[in-house]
Amino acid sequence: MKSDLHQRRRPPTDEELSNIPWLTLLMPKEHDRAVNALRVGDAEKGDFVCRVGRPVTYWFGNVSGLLKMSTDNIDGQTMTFTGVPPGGWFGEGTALKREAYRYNIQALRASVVAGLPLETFHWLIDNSLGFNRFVMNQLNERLAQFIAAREFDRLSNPDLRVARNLAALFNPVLFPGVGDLLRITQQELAYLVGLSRQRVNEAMIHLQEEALIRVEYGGVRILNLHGLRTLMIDRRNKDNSSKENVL
DNA sequence: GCATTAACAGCCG
DNA sequence: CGGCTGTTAATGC
Repeated sequence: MKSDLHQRRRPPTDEELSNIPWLTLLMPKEHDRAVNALRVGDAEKGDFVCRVGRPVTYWFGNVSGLLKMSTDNIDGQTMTFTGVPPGGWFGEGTALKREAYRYNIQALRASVVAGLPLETFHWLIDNSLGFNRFVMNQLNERLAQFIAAREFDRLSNPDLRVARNLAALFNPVLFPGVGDLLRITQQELAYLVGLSRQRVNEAMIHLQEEALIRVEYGGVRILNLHGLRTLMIDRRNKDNSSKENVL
């Protein structure tokens, strides 16, 4: 197992600050306080940003790179929940409750990670309307993601698993830093989805044929996010269109 | 059958 | 050159 992030934390550069989406929602006084408290660190591939059970010290976000949210079950097997592309912030639930981290966050490649100290996080919750709105949006979107994950667990079709995973990573609310082009290798995506790289490659070619994405070198361009979220491949009953409208 | 591992050539930065 | 991609062959469930 790789070592913890023994990063030297430093103040963020202007460019790094521009990749922190919630800063623009703050009033000047709040903004100053946040910027003064923010720290960034460089994570090498394999470094842990935080681990299950450690007390929460920071609210973390991805400035650049790619992170993985996972947990270890009793067998010692690692279960991956989701990737965290640039612009993603996480752990606000545990930060609010001042509890311990419930996930491991690990860098899939060299990344820049930002941290907002817990005390500043709470000060912003107590004082900033814009910050509250951001956190509330974040929680709301995560709930939707969680519900979608329940369906996802039952998907056996690899193409669909890749499609749903990509759709989650392209979520503009949770990961506003991604935009149209997600920088991710097919190997990294394979780790997140839990498939082989070759099978992921095949799935992406299918999704490209459906005009949902365009495969590029070292990344994926989104063409139809809604299509990725709702794509169904049901070979058993092709023309079944009535079962959706039960409600 | 279908996915995985292994291996390789070609391409990109 | 090192890493990523697309493809094929062999192997396993």
